[in-house]
Amino acid sequence: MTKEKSNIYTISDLAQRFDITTRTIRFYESEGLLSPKREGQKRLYSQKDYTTLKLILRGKRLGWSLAESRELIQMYKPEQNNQAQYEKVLEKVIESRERLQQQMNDIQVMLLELDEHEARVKEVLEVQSAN
Amino acid sequence: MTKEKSNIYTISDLAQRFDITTRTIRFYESEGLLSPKREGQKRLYSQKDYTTLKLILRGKRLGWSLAESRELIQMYKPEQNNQAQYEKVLEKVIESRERLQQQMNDIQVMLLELDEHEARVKEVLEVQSAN
DNA sequence: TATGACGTTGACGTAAACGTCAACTTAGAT
DNA sequence: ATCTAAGTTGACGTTTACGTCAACGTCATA
Repeated sequence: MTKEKSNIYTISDLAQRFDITTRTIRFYESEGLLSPKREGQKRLYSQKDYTTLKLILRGKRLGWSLAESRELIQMYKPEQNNQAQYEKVLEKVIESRERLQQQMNDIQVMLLELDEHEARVKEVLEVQSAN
Repeated sequence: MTKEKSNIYTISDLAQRFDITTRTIRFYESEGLLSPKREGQKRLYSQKDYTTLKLILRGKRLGWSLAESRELIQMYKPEQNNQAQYEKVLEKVIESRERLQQQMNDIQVMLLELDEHEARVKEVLEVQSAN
């Protein structure tokens, strides 16, 4: 059973919640990352759009380009329920996972180096305070 | 005891090893991220420069800007052995660690979502192959 | 009715991170 | 001596991811 919050958001709603500008949100749409419903002229964002935006911003924090996030997003929609399509999706899943694991590894190396560096700096500070 | 590989690299050496262009390496220097020795006109890169470059590229894979990497790099050099300086370094260490932990968290969320998605896709494929 | 508040579509501007190209030097190999 | 490979410094071009601004539409409310 999937949770089905079906809230609806305006563009400035989303902008506030995610602390981005409406310009940014419209830009993502123009780049094919979002496709909100319309009420007349005005855009109406669903819970799905909300989730998509969250994914985009997580990607951004990890340095993924919008093009890469777009691929991830397209991966999640059924499009044609064609066997070959699904297998391509599985390839994308593997690629994405490999990229994420590389990033995870990079983070762990950096964290280790930070720990070591912090220890060294603290040593110096202790020696300094001992005179 | 710290390992003291004191190899020396030319610019194209480094370019090959890291699979980047020499233009990129010169650009990093112009941005204050590298400062190789010179032999006449030519740049000579030490093991320290090598390490710095490795750090920059790890940062890039994580979406850090060059400005951010530059801060990290400067953090590692003693500059003035002034107490206040060292305490600023400790602040930077903390900031960097927090950012890395946020990224780590983002990765774990994305990995989980990928797993779930993969499972769903595989289900569909099994149902399809069962007719 | 007019005055915001909120929304829309262009069009143009911009910062970061390089790529590309031209014109030059320098050191070895032929 | 000359040719080639590798290096150098500008200068300008390009892509990505938005920011900024103008000119306009649409409600609700004072």
